[in-house]
Amino acid sequence: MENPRILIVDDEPNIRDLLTTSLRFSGFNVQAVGNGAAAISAVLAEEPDLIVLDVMLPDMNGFSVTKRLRSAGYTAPILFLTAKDDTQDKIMGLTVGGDDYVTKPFSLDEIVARIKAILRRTMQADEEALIRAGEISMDQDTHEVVVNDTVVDLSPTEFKLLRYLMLNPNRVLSKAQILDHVWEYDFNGDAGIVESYVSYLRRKLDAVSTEPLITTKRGFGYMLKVAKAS
Amino acid sequence: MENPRILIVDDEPNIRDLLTTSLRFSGFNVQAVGNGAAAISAVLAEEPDLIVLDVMLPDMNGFSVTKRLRSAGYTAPILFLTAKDDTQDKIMGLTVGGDDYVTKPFSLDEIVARIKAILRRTMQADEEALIRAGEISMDQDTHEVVVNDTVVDLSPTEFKLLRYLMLNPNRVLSKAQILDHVWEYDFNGDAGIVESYVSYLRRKLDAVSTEPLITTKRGFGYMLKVAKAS
DNA sequence: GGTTACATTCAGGAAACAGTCAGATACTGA
DNA sequence: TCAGTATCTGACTGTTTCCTGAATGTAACC
Repeated sequence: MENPRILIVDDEPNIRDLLTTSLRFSGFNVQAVGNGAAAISAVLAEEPDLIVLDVMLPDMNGFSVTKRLRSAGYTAPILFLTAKDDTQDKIMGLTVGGDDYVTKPFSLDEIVARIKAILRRTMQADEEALIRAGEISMDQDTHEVVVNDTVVDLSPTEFKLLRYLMLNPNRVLSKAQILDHVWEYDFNGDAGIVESYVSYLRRKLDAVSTEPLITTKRGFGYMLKVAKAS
Repeated sequence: MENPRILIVDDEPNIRDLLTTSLRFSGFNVQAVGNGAAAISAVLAEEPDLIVLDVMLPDMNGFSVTKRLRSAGYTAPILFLTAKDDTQDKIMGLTVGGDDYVTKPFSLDEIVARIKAILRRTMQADEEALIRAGEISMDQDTHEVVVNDTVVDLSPTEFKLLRYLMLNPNRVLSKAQILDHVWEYDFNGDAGIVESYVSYLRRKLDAVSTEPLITTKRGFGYMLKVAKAS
């Protein structure tokens, strides 16, 4: 099958660009619009495989858009973007059907992971929920990480960091890259936090692994070393 | 495919010239402009394969330029140039998609290497991340150097020096050349530092190689001798 | 052979970098 | 409401890297 087509609907140009760039690089066929009306006509014209939809739009809210699309017969799944402090009733019913939602501000890799998870369920699953890298295996559906047949319990941030490392094995990732991909896009703290979390991860992983898993490349960043299979 | 087209955007004429000359010599098709407005029209007219963009421009900052280009639908990757002491929020989000950044002052070979790394990932990878020269092989993604099946651990500067030597095998490189390519362009110390680093490199390499790898051409410079494969 | 210029190596100090920890704050779920 | 987590910051410590300068070694030249 061809690259999945994704429509992004958000009125903030920054976020639109960020998502567009990021999803394009992840191999999606991306189009982006800035309001509800444009979204509807874009959906009718392009028939995307998935819609990333901000629930707070200038002209109409995301639910009206959804309702209009559904009644027009469009069944493509929707990933809603909501504000973190949205009231409960606003996020009610957002995960029915194939739909899901993430709160703003989000981390880029989280968005990509969620989109892939949705597509895995709705389109025929050509991609796996299981990531492997050497002794580590990670199930993205159950959030279960296993090293050497031992389950390792990770916090959410530790999980995302490890996933990013596992998706880019045998490549040096700089702290800036890690921050950009794993942390929320508005994070404005020091890169030292990456060091802290690498330290946490190492403590948990190396307790059950046969060898140190995360390598430090001084002056460049970190790397997950994996014996290549191919 | 033809030589990749690169657009350089920097207001300092010195740096512009330095980059232009250097990238042309590396086989790129280079064009250079000095401000954001010119950058935008140049991109629209020429559609370069990659943009080298200083984030600090006189008329508009690099982010506005990026935003304008992205909204106009241009997806070419960008290599940002930032000042070393830029605040955290200035360098946030610079490694998203195929983009990357280097800090000023940079070394010329570092820029070329980063550009090639980006193009390797965004265009179809016709070029390899692996450099070979005789017994030595260097993986630019993992930063791993192997001599005679033994991994050699190098510091960042040692790594860059060896890469420069490996990219120019069987050619005498003067200390001035090495300084110009491997060290940051504002370095104004003694050329003796090259001697020091050659010494470091030899100690590490010759410990595992079958024969001395770096030859001294007294009065001229150094050379990496390699049995030609062709 | 002796002199000179050039190379190599070593030692040392400053700065940059990385790892870890304790504590403040925020968040979550009972 | 409260306890238990999770997140993040800042401090502290130790290590590595970089560069300089001086001492030693070596090739080239007269």
